[in-house]
Amino acid sequence: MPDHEPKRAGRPRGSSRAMLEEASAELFLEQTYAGTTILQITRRAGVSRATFFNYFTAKSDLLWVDVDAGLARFPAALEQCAAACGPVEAVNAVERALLQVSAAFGPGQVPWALTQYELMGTTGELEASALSRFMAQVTLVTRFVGARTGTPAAGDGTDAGTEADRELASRAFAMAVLAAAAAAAGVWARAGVTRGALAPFVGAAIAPVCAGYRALHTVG
Amino acid sequence: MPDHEPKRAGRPRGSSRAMLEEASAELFLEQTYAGTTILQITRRAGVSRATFFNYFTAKSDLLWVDVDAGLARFPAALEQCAAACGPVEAVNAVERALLQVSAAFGPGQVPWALTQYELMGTTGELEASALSRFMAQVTLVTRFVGARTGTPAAGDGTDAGTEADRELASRAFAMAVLAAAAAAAGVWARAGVTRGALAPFVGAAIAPVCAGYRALHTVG
DNA sequence: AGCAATTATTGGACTCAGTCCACAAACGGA
DNA sequence: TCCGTTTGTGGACTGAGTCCAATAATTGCT
Repeated sequence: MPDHEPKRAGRPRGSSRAMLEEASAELFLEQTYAGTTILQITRRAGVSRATFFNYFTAKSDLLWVDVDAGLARFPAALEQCAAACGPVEAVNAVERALLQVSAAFGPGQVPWALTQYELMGTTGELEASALSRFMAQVTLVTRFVGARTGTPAAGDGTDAGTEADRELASRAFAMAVLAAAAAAAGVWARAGVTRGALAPFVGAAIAPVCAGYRALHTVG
Repeated sequence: MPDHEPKRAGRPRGSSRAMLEEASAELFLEQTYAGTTILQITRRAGVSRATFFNYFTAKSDLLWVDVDAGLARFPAALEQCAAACGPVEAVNAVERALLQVSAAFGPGQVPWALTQYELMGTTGELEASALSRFMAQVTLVTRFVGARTGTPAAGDGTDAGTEADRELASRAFAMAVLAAAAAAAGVWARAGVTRGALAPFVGAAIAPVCAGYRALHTVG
């Protein structure tokens, strides 16, 4: 973190963000997510309703603060093994990066998104916010894998077929692994007090998917 | 269809549903999905705004009329091979059922959900509705596969580990295959005029996932 | 100190989706 | 014709998210 405090001009931010997160956590426990309005959150945090949207783009952002923090490390974990050139190494890199990210979640803090999901089925907002985050990671993985698959040297027609075929394979793999990881998170959250770390769940869930795509690229 | 017209009492339905679908299709072309309000749709259809919610639970339902129609066949296609007992056969059944369902979509009619998704990134409503439909199919596949995996006869400790492990595997597989199928649908929709049938896309996308899970259950 | 530029905060008005409810309209059956 | 049932309608209401103009707090410059 080089430029931690570039000393920008203008009115400094208050402690609004932290207070909003804290207030929302309390209220979600007392009333659920759906039963809490933005107005209640801002009132308890001691700020205006308009201020809420200076810090969060939507009410549902509050469900994902923990997840977003963990997910922020995903791009770095992915590029960490950027030297890998082949598609198989790319799959391995994705697998390791996902395990690395999920290692940040222990039995203690389960993100709001997961607990509230079980609590009230389909809220709409929750599902919308979930999918938008999911798709963000999908484009990340798709680009990472896509850049390392196909076009090995020049048009030597090795394996991956046409450009469209390779795009489909990359995207399908991205969505499949991430979906498996999401499934693991869901099962882990439901596991109750007996749940340990998240990583083993994710590892077991994504292993078959990764194996399937590795096989696809090795046999050609 | 046995009881197509049980001749119920009460005021008969008008042609509201068809008119609403038609009106929305026109307006989505003229002004996109996000730029169209429910009020506009109902006005063009010649009905009241309240009537809209007699036929659709949300505005986003209109994006999925084609998809929902196709998806309605999925449970039947799945149970069609209910005799299969092992997990490998279950994976095969899911693969075939998905191909069967996607066979209903040709190059002509692409569902609104797919075209509008590319058109305007994240609408929120669209993503919420997408995920809720996705999860509905996930529970379907999870149950189907889960019922055919593990507990082969009695506790002979063959392969699948504990009950929790098997639940995780079933759910992860369900989400992974369906995510791959969704990826295929997205790529297919983006393919433009040159796209042919949907089924080949889906087949290519889900094959590696199915292969991975088959291997998981064969080698034990 | 005074002043300009910059950024945070605020209140309020606004649009729209979705819910709810009471009432009118159209039907079948007794 | 009266009754129960179901669809259609108008209107009021909540709450999320947007927009904007005004104000407060701070930095940098003169």
